[in-house]
Amino acid sequence: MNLRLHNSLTRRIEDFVPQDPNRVTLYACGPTVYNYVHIGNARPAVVFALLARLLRRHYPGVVYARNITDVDDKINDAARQNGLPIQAITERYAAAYREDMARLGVDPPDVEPHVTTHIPQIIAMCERLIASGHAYAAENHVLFDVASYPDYGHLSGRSVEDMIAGARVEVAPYKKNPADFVLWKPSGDDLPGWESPWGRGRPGWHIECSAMSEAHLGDTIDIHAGGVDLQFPHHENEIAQSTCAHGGRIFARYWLHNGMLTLEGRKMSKSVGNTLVLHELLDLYPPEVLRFVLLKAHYRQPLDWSESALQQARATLDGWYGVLRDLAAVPAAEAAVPTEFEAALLDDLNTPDAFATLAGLADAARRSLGGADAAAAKGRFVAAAGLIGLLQQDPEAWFKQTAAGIEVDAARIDALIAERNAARAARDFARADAIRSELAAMNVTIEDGAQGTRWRVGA
RNA sequence: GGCCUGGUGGCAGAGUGGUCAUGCAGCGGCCUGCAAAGCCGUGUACGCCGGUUCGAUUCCGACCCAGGCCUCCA
Repeated sequence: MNLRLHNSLTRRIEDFVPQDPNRVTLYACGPTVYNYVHIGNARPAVVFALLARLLRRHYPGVVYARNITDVDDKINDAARQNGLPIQAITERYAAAYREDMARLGVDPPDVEPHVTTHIPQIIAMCERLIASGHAYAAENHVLFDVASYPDYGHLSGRSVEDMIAGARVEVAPYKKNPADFVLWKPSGDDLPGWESPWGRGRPGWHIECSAMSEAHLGDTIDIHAGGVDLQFPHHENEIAQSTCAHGGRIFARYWLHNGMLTLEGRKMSKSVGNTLVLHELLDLYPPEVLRFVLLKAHYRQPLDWSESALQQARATLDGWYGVLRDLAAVPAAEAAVPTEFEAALLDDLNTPDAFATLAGLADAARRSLGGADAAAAKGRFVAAAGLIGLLQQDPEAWFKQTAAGIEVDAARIDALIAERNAARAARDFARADAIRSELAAMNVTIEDGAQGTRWRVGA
């Protein structure tokens, strides 16, 4: 069973072969921490952490790096607007990001480099690029000389001429070529800055990922991942910088790009202003429902976020947790992740196919109830779900969870159920139904089963 | 305008040159005091038009439509 991945460089699905099986390297572009992230930002975090998890199952050494960008003009703006020091902003939102990711079941990366702690490496990379003729200093800026790198545009499939024809590139008098981009730029006294050979300044947008991936993962990394909207210019520029800084050695061997989230058919983005803040969603829905929706579609496809998608995810999880509740008395046997399930994931992270397999495992587990195979069937089901970070909580807790701020009085519910069962025993069904209506008004649904009456929150 | 994706049953969403995706919802039945849960059953789905083929949703071409990138963005 081999991992196959869609490589944006070739636009094909390829067998993944690491350059060193003992040290597989994965770098994903992380957040710029000036505010809470939106649900769209969570997709790459969820998907590529899953990829890291898969890699760890097949290779003895995996290093997964996901950066925190803590130098950025938007951070400066946020600090100014809030009257806070820049560091207060970046620390607050970096912490919120880690917390939100943890609630979504995203494994932390092995390395979480911050730009502010890699300024010397960034300056050194600028110097190397200047020395090798790939960059130049002008008016306290350092610019990458796009003309010095003939392969520029390969990843995104566009030529320098096309880009200039588009005429959307920033034209500045100190640029040799309109497509040249900034590696380093000057900072006034009111902005964060570091001393450099070109005066006090700060890094441009793209150089930080090149410097940090080099520092932690080496010149050539196996996999570089991020949103498809970063393919150009961010990743294109990273390739140019890193390749030129490393004497032409390939920067990243496989490039993975996740599709965008849409809201009512339109891309969810900060510039459109239609974002849903993850931090808030986590209080409105069970985090597992959010995770389910994010994994429900294949990572390269667009994913439309909607109330309907959340409801369907919730309904499916209810069904699967129902299996676990029915099997609550059966201990889950230690089981390997079923081959068919993992095979789906290894096929370019085909999570929809994996979900189809999981549904079959759920059926098998439910059918096993009362049989000799029950513990094993439950074990297989739970093991598969666990690999994608689902169905790991107590089923009773799942059915009794409520939205934030809503309290459920379990003692009161139990008392009403006892009273109703007494009425049922006396064949006073009018009274029993009245109590059930009362419970329904409390958003509690009851189920009379062979082993007694159980309840759950929700319709 | 350039580059790139994609159009699958009520909804979501895989996949394949020739019997089944899967989930949710719906409908019928069983079970139940009635429900709920569960179980059983239930759908002439593959944008349009040509072509290749014994046979295409799947391959090729044109067209229509939607979305993304080209500018900060996951």
